[in-house]
Amino acid sequence: MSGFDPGAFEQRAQDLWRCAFEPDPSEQEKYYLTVAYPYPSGAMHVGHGRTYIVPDVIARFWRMRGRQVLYPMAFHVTGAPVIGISKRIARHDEKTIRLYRDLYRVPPAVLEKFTDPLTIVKHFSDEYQRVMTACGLSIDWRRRFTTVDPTYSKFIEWQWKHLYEAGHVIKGEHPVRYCTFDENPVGDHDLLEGDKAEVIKFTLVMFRSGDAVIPTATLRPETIYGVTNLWVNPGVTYIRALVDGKPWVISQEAAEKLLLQDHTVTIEKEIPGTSLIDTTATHPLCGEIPILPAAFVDPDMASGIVMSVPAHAPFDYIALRDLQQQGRYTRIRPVPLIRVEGYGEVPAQDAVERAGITDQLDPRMDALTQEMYSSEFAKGKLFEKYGGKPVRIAREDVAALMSEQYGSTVMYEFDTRPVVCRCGNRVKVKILHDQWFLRYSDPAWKAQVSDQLKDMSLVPPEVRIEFDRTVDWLRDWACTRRVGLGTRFPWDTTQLIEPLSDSTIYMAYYTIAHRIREMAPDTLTPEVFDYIFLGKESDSLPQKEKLDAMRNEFLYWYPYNFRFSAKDLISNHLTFQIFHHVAIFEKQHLPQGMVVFGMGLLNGAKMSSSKGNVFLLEDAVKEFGADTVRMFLMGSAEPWQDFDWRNELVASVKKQIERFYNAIHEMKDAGGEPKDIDLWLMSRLLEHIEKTTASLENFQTRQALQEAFFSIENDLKWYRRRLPEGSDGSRMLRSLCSAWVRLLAPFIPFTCEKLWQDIGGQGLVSFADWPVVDQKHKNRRIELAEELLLRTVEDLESIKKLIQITPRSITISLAPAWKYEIFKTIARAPDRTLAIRTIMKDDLMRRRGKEATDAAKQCTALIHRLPPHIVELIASDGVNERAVFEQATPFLKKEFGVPVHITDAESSPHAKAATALPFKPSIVIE
RNA sequence: GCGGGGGUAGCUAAGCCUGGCCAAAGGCGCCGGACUUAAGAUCCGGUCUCGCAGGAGUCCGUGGGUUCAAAUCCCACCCCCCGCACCA
Repeated sequence: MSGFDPGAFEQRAQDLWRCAFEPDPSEQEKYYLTVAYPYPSGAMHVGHGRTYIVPDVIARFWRMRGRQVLYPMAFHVTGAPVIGISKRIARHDEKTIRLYRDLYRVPPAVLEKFTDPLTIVKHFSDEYQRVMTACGLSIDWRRRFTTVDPTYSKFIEWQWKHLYEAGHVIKGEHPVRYCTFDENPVGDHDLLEGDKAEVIKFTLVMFRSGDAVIPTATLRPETIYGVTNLWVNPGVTYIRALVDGKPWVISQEAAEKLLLQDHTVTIEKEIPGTSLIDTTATHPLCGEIPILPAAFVDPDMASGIVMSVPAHAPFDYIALRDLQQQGRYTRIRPVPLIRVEGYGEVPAQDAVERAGITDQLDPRMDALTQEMYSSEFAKGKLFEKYGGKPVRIAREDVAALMSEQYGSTVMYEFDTRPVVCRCGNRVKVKILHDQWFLRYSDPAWKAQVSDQLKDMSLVPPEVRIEFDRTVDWLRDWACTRRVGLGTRFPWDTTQLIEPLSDSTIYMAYYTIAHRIREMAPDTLTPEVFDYIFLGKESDSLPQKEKLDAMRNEFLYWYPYNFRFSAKDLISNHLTFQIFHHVAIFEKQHLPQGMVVFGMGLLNGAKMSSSKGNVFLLEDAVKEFGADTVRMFLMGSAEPWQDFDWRNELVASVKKQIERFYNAIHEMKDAGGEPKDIDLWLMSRLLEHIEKTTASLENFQTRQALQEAFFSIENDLKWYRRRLPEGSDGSRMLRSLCSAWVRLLAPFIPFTCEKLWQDIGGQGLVSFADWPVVDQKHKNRRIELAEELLLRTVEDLESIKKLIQITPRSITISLAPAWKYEIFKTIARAPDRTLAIRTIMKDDLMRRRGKEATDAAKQCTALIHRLPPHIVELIASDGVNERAVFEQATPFLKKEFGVPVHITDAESSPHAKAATALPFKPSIVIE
């Protein structure tokens, strides 16, 4: 009888929905939501699924609430990753080929063409649209675009003109990770190794040796006062080179690095490390010192020569001690200069000896060094003779002094090495010039953003702190790139606008995307966009009618109501877009709200394409059906929580939908006369509608689903149990069916579209009215009565289970009126702990003595166990217990299969009857 | 390191702001029963421990505290996850 065929439902609904979700400005109130558009460089997995299904559920909900809803989609193809991918495919990189051929299942003929980056994004954009459609996303595809469309570029140019004129764009220089083989800066995912490496700014301390300079890099220039020697690796061949015209002695590697960091370098000759050893060098702040041999000196670290501060650097201390144990350089003594709590006179010696380290290669050395450096920085003070300042201040002062008076410059180097590019080449630090920045550091701009944030609604509210912090912490952002796809930077057309900077106000572009396509890109002057988005009139605007239509769209839809995105974008995109909006748009068009998503896990592990730990969305839809995928993703966690995809859980969701489908079919033709239990069911339904509605208004898809699906299902279970034998329910079930199908329509639209037809609904359920709460169906009296019965049945069952005799009859004895009086007095008492005294002041009660005090105690306990709203109802309206149980006698008899007697506790011969309390009758099973 | 989030029964996950409804919802899993030739599906019941009367005991990362009353409030500690920029 089932007829449950999700595949068929999907096909049918897809036909009905074609072009159904293409809203135009109208008289209706609008609801505009947008999600971060995808970067289509690979196939969609179930994690992406949730990102786009959550907004769809919200869109469908508001559509049914009578709003004109816009849910648009486009594709972000700007940037460098696909360039890398196409290159790797071109050179037949095995790993990449495997990913695209096997995991993403790109047909061989298509894969061949992936040597062109645009082909990749085109292919996956189409795939995205196909899979999104298969998932039932109610997207207005007329507005689809990509970020390299010429019209979009015109839009971006307009945006940047405004940013530039407002002084938000400046030019500067910037150190970056750079591959000399690719001749390009490299990002995290271009790296084979060292993706955690940070660029650190070192001070080069210039020692003089003959006519040449020996630079040594340090993060602790203040320790110059404690330098006792330099270290040179005797196994390394150094060079003498003219750096900016002056002779320096450095390692070969250092020469290459300096070349990338704004220095001219001309190599003069090689110098074996050994020939430097035992010569001397001088620095005005430490005098003349010897150069000693040390194998730990890495020529690939900064200048390749190291200054030695044995009193404060464990490595230096040990290296010196080793030499001295061989009887060499025994006259050199560590020169301490910093006093720090927790360490002795010579901190490095102290630390090394305390840890019992005998060997430079001891693995604890790094941790020991780190700990000492931190303590010195945090708590250390220089000796009085060196100025007596705290280390953190002295460090800056000495660095400044050195660069002003002693020829020090800056050298950039990574904090961890090696850093290796995907091409196999070692990555170095390069200083980029002509680098353009967005001045996010500008306090005035920040203030505007903070103000706007205050007016925005953020979901969940906890993320507000993170936004505030991001605004506070944001520095200037390098906004141009040399490689990739994108819009040319107007003030230097050799560069491109960087991807996170060309995707900040495109939500406005959606409003006109389908109309602007009709215009020739070269007619799209800044004045055109000024008119559309800012309402600025100007002479000679082309095709004014079209522009008016676009202006109209923009005014209707903007600002957007909510923007959705994953939480990892808080620290960039989501915050950037506020910056750009406040810089360009008028106050009434600024963003209204944001919803931040959690991440997706697959079987408990983080989803990651590169590790192969993904489940493709299309496969999931094929295997389980779109509604199942949707319902699982919406029901397993709230949007902002992380969710975990597990196939076995998903499979059970499918059964749940089938159960729902069957239940509707069983109920839709019921025609019996309504009874009290029907009134109960309808009264409860109201509450579920209310809660589902409130949950969806708050984006709580999980909560909404619990209410709309499981709560109603559980009510129906009880309802069916309460029906007289042979009855399959009353005609009221039909309105329950109608409401239920509509409540679930945002979640499982395919199945609901089919059911809507089956139950004779008008039009599409996607556009049906959301169920409304009609308070006249609220029936507290019946709900309370049913609650009493339900609780009593539970008691009966637990007793029955416990006593393990075959019952022959059941007697239910009802509490006497005076116990009700006690109950009410306590329930209404402002302080329930004191209520007993009030009760015992009453003569009648006092005459009952212990019986009354016991009852009072039991009532107090009971009141604390009952839900407050029930207590309130009992105390105010009360409930006619006798009527409830007499009416339910046939039901109880059917349930337990024995005669059921209802008596008053006071007239019952059973001792147990005395335990009867209000809302908790005594029970005797014999 | 800095910043944010979180630790609840076999798993998952509500509850915490606004203390008593909490032995703690829902879902999954598992166990028992009904149906079936059987399996599956479906339906019913159970699922911390003890108890032949609806109860009692222990429990919500750990240890303290406040309160008539704490998963919930306060303090300290332990552990896990995420973000930190030239990258979409």
